[in-house]
Formats: sequence, C-alpha cells, structure tokens
Amino acid sequence: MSVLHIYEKVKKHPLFEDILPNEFAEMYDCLSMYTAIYSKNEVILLAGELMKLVGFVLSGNIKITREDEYGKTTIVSEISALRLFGEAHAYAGVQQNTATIVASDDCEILWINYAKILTCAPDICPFPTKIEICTFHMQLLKNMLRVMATKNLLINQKNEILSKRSIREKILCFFNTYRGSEKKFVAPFNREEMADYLCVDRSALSKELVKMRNERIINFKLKEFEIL
Amino acid sequence: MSVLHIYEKVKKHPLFEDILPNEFAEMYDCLSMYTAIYSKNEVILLAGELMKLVGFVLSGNIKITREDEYGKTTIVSEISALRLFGEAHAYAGVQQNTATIVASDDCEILWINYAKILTCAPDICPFPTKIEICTFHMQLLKNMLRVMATKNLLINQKNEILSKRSIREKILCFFNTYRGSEKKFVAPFNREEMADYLCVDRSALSKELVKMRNERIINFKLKEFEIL
DNA sequence: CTCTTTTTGTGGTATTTGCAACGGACATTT
DNA sequence: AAATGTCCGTTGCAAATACCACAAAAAGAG
Repeated sequence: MSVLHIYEKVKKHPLFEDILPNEFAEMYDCLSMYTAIYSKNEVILLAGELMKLVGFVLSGNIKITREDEYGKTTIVSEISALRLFGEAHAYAGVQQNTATIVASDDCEILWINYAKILTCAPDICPFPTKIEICTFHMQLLKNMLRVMATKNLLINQKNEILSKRSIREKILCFFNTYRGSEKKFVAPFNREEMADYLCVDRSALSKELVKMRNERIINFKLKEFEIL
Repeated sequence: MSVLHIYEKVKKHPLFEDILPNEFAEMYDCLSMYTAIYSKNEVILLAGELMKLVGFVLSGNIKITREDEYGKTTIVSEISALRLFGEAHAYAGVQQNTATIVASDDCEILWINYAKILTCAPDICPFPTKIEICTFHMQLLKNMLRVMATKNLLINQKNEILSKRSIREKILCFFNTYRGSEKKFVAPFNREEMADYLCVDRSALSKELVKMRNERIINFKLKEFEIL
C-alpha cells in the first residue's frame, strides 16, 4: 500500500487531524512507520513482549486476549479497522504487556514508532536553550494527547456504569451518559450487546427494562427508548 | 507559598520528573500557574463549566461528585494531596464537564494552564518550517503523556475487574493484576476498602474469601494472602 | 409473499449477592 | 483492668441475578 493510500485511511482518525498529505509522508519516514499483514488467528504481539510501537488497524479486526495460568483465554477487547491500539502501553513505558494481540481476520496494521516524536530533535542542550521541532510533530503530539484524554474519559464513563451494583442503576447510568439531555434516543446496541456492555445477563436485562416500563420510569420499543 | 515551596511539593509527581527547580520557576510563569485556597465544602469547579486548567492538589483532599436530575449527589472519586486532576477533561477539549469538584477539607490547589505547553511557541509557520520549544517543555509533554497513559492502564485494569460477573472472579482478577507473579502478598486494602474497590458487599466478600479458602484455592489471614 | 434466522420477551428455578445484626479478636485509651 | 472502637467473620433471610428453555416478534433471504 502506498503512503498516499495509507494517508487516505488514517486521515479521518483524530490522531491525524490537521495533518496534510505531504506532512504525513514526511512523518512516515521520521517515525519509522511500516505496514505489516497478518492472517487470521496469527499472533500480532505476544504477552510479555514490550509494546514499543503504536498500532493502527488499516483493515480487518484484531482482539486483545489474556490467558490465565491454567491456559484459559478471555477476550479483553476487540478493535476494528481504523482504530488505534497500544498507545497507553507504549507511553506508560515501564509496564509489561500482559495481553496477547491476535488477528481476528486477515488484517493489515500500520506500526508507528511514537516514541520518536519525543526525541526526534536529538540536539538537546542544557537549559535555557531551546530545541527545534517540526510544526506537524507538535500537531501530532497535541492530537495524541487529545486521543488519550478522550479515551480516558470514555473508560471512566464505563467504569462509572460498572460500579453500579444493580442492573437498574447500570441501565440508568448508561442511559444518562449516552442520551445527554435528550429524552428520546436510539440505543447503539441490540439487547445482547447492551447486556455485554453492562456486564449483565441478557434476559435479566430484558426483564429489568420491562419492569422499569411497568413502573413508568421509561418507555421503549426495541432500540428506541424514552425517559419518562 | 513560594515557587520553591511549591516545587518541593510537586517534584515527586511523575508529571514533573526530570524538571529542575529553575526550570520549574520558568514554567510557573510560562504556564500561568497560580495557587488558590479553598475551604472545606467549597465548590472548586461547578458542573457545566469548562475545564481549561489542570489541577494539582498541594494539600488537603477533594472529591469529584455528580448530581442526577433529581438532586441526588454521588461521589465519583476522591483525590488526595499531591495528586493531579482534570487533565483528561482539559485535553479532551470539546467535552463538557458534568461533574462538580468540591473541597473535602481546607485545601490548596495549584492550577496549571497546560494548553499553553502546546502553543507557547506562537511563531508557527507553514510546513516545513520548524518551531522552537524549550527542552523542559518537551520533558513536560513527555511526562504528561506518560501520566495519562499510566492512568489509562490503571482504569483499564479496574474495568477488567468490574467486568467480571461474580465476586469470585472479581477477587481472582484483582489478585492477579495486583500480585504479579508473587504467590504471597499483602493486600493494600482492608476488607471494607477491598469491597468498595470491587464494588461488592463487604460481608459477601468475606463469605466468598472463606469459601475459597475452604476449597483450597487461596489461603489468607487478614491482609496477608496466598494463592495455592 | 414464504421461509428462515435472529432478536426479544417470558417463565420457572437455582444460585448468588445484599442486607442487617451480632460476637469475637485485637488494639488503644482511660 | 475496664471500657471503647475497629475490623473481620458469621448467620439467617430477602432480594437480585443468572441460567435455561421456549415462544413471539422482527428482520432478512429467496
């Protein structure tokens, strides 16, 4: 895939906001980017290896899995095309990666050596000397901060939901963060996905929703919900 | 409080790693830092206001609270002295802050205009011109990335624990992430704190731990645990 | 349209968890 | 030594939730 083709894929991601095609081409070399193709079920990164690069899924899907000491593996999360992964591990540095990353389908990954953003101007001198940095590197740093901050808020939201001790509270918390101030909204999940997201049993979720409808707290029909 | 006194307080935080006293003093002006004192129960930031600054708790404790539409407030998290808050909101930008921050005790906050790190060299020119940036600003950026990445991993860990559907699974997941590869370890919580962390009932936690001991999965005495 | 597949709601039951109250172990204070 | 307070395990019970199986409804395929 040519650099321009890659650019077309990544340009909509917030990480590359306000980055021009020619700037991206420069970065491509400067940050030692390269693409790699993995076939279905191939291991992309083994648990225990250090995550030094940030990955961007150009096509296909990947999954993050964890294996306990008895060999039972669970899927921690799934990452679809045009999404970023590994940035937290790459920047946290010391932490050892305890998860294994596997290709769910045939897929193509763009690997980016993001650490280089921070060290690409190696002529570091003692204070108060200044160093030079490309304007678009600065832009990328800004974008990366925003991406991580946004992800942070998202996980925090989910955390708040999962902290609730009853299904009803989880539902209400999810609705509140999702709907904003709208009374009527369409859920982004079907029942099974919603149950997975809230970490509860699907049928228990259905029952609780009906119960809440009977108590005239909410109204709904399939994915369409309304707060009363 | 003098800038040097402040430096003594903040220097151990990862955000200020490898920042020298004189560098900090320069930053203090450059990033428009200032301190503010709040008395117990005083509102530090009201829900709805935009979070443009990053806060560092110099002394005392603060709490993040959220109020539902019927006026019931819940404590989302508590932040103790020498810890950072608001960085995710500050960098995510668009998001509106839905939480209210309140002083738990009398406390002193150092406010930092971190956005300025990204724009402090205003002579931005078109590609491929370079811009200048202080070396210690670069260090600070690096530190901020690491702080956010680390926080990200931490929340993710907690998320994984809370995703487990039974108390036993939560316990095991917590133990596994906490103990690393050590078979014996001392928990950082007493039972009540542990129950809060796992979002379960304390007595139910006690019961499950005893049950697991009877099944010879673990052994424990108060805070000392051992995986069998 | 009909047939098939997927999604959703329901009912019954077993299990888990929460709740409230209490007593013993231990440490601290008086 | 007695009194007090905190933490932990224990108990009985009530409530919530998971599990399983199935029917009704909706969505898709031909």
